[in-house]
Amino acid sequence: MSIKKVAQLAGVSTATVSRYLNNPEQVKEHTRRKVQAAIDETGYAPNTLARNFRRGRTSLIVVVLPTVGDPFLDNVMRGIWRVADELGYSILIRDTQSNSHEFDEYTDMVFSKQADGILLLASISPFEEPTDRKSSNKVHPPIVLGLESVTAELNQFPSVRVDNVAAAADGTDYLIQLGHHRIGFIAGKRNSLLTHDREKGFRKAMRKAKLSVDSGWVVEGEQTLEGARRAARRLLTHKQRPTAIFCANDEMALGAIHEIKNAGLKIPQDISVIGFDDIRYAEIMDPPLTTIAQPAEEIGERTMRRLCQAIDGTDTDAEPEIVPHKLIVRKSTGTAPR
Amino acid sequence: MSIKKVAQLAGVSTATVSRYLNNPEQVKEHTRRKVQAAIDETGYAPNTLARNFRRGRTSLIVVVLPTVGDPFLDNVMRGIWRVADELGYSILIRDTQSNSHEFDEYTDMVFSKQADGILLLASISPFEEPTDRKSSNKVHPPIVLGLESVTAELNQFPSVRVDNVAAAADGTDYLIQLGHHRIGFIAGKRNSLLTHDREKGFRKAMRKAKLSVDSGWVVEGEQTLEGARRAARRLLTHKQRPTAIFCANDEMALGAIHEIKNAGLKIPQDISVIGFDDIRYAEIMDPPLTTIAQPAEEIGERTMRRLCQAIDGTDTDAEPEIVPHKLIVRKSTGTAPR
DNA sequence: TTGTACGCGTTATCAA
DNA sequence: TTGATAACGCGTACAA
Repeated sequence: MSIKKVAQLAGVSTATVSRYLNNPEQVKEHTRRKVQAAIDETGYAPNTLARNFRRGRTSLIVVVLPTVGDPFLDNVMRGIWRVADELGYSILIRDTQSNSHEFDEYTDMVFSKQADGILLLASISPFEEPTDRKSSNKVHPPIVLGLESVTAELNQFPSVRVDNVAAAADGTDYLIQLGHHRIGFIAGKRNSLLTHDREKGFRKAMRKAKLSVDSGWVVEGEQTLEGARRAARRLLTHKQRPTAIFCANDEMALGAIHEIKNAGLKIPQDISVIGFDDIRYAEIMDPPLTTIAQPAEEIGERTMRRLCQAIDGTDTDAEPEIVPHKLIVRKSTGTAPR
Repeated sequence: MSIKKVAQLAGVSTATVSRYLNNPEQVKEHTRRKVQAAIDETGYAPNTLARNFRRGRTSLIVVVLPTVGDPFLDNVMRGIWRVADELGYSILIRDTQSNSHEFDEYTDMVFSKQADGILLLASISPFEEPTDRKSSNKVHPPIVLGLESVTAELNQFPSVRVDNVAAAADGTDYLIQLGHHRIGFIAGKRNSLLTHDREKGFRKAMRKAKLSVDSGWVVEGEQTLEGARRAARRLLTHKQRPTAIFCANDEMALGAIHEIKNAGLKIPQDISVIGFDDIRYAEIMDPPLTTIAQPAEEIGERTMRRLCQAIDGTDTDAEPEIVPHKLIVRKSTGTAPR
C-alpha cells in the first residue's frame, strides 16, 4: 500500500512514482519534485521484498566457505565484496562447518529464488547422482568455484584457482634443493580436494627427485591449529624424523611451528617448515614462515565477476582459470641439518 | 505459476498444495500422497521470493562487523549461526571496512524489508540527529548490539558484551601487581568505542595505582597487525621505554610481540605484553600470550537470541547484558625488570 | 477436508 | 510524459 500512499500524496499514479524511483529521466522535472516531496514526507522506502518478487531476482549471492575466521579468506572476501558492491549484490555467507555439505542444499537456494548465484569456496559433495531427477531436468544454476580443485561432476562450472599440484611441487622442490631428503607432510581434511591436490604435488615432486615418502610422514592435520599440533607431535616422534615439514596451509604451519619449538627443536636448523597461503600471520611468526602465496583478493574478484556473468548468462566459457602462485622465502626454511 | 502447475498435475487446488507445504496435518493422507507425487515429478520448489513477500519477512539477519577474517569473530559467528540455524534465519554479513559506516544504511535494510533484523558487532555512527524525520516517525527496527559498548543514542537497544572497562582495568592491575610502573597502551581505532573503553579501563587502573601515563605511552594501533607494529616501534623508541604493553586486542598484541622481538628484546624479561580476546593464535605465540578472554561463542548466541526476541516483539528489556571476562595468564607477562 | 478468490507492493505493458 | 491495469507466486479467509 505504500507506493500508493506516496502516489496519492503527490497526486500522481503509482506508475509515475515507480518510474521516478527506477528511471528518473523519464519523469518531468516538475513531477519529480512533487514525488520527492511526498517521499520525504512519508519517509517511504520501497519494499525490497515486493520489488525482488516482481523482478524475479534477489541480488543476493551465497558464498559457501569452510569456516569464517580463516585469515586467508579475509582477502578473498575483500575481492568478492569489492565486485559485489560495484554490481549491487549482497553477500550471504554459509560455512560448511556448521551447515550441511550437500551440494543440493545450496543449489536449492537458487532454485527457490533465495539467491541469484553461488560462489563455492569449499569442497562439498556434488550432486547425488548425475541421473538424479532434480539435477537432470533443471538448468544448472549459476555457480562459480574458487580456490578449490573440482571433481569431475563439478568441472562443468567455471572456476578460478592456483594450480595447487604445481604449487606444492614447487615448494617441495625448494626443500629438496636445500638438501632435504626426509620431508613430512601435514595434510588437510580427507574430503578437501584442495589440500589433496597439494599432497599430490608434494608426492609428485618427491617421486621426481627419487625420494621415498615414508607412510608415517604424511599426517592429517584437519586444517586446524589443534589438528596440526597433534600431527606435528606425531611427526616429531617418528623413528625417522623428517628434516622438513610441508604444511598444506599456513594455519597448520603455525600449529606445527609451535609444537616443534615446544619440543626444543630449532627452526630451521633442526627442521624446516613451509606453509601455503601466505596469511598475514605468516610474516610475524618466529621464525617468519616460508610459504606459497595465492593472489587471494584477485581470486575473490575474478570468481565474483565470473559468477555475475554466469547469472547474466554471458559466461560461455567453462574453462578453469588458473592464477599464478608464488613462493615466498622467509626464515622457516634452511639447508638440511648434518 | 508454479504452484499452479503442481496443483493441476495433482488434480487439486493451489490452496491444497500450499496447505500441504505449510500445514500438512490439515491435508488428508490420500491427498498428501498425490501432491507429493506431483512435487516429485516437477521438482517444484516454492518461490521464496513470493513466499517472503506474502509473509512480509525475509528470515534474513544482517550481521555488521568490522572485518571478516578476524579470528575472534570466528567464535562469535559460530554462536550466531547455531541459533540462526535453529530458528531458521540466514545470515547476511556486511563489514564496515568496505561499506559505509552510516547507521541509517543498515536500518534502511530493515525498513525496506531486505532483512528482519540487525546484529551490530561494530562501532558505527548512530543516527544523524535524534530529531531527524526518518528516525523519529519510524519505529525502531530490531537491532541488538554485541561486543561493543554503546553510545548514548544507541543504548535504547539491547546489547551483550563484557565490561570492557573493568576487564582492561583487571589486566592493568595484574601488570601493576607484577611491579610494572611504566605501562604502554596500544589502542584501537579512534572511532571504536570498544577499544576506547579498554583504554579507559587502563587509565582508570593506572590512576588508582597513582601511576602516571606518559602521553607517548598511548599509541594508536589501528586494530591491525601492521598498525600495531608501527605503534610498537614508536613505544620502543620512546625515551622512557615502558616495561609492559597492554594491547587493546590480541591481533595487535601479535604485531607488537613481533616488533619487540625484532628489536632484540626479550618477552617477558625486558617487556611484558598482554592482549585482549584470547584468539586461537594467542596460545601458540612465542611466548604464549597472556590475555583477557571473552566468552565469544556465548556472546554470539545471546545476541542472536535477543535479536530474535526483538523481531518477535518479545524483548521488552533493553538492559545491557554483561557477560564475564577472564584473565588468562600465559608466558608473555612477568615481573618488571630490574 | 477442500476449493474459490482476493490481496500483498511493485514493475511493465499499453494506451492516452 | 503520464495513467490505468495486469501480472508476479503465494497464503489464507471464507465458503462449500
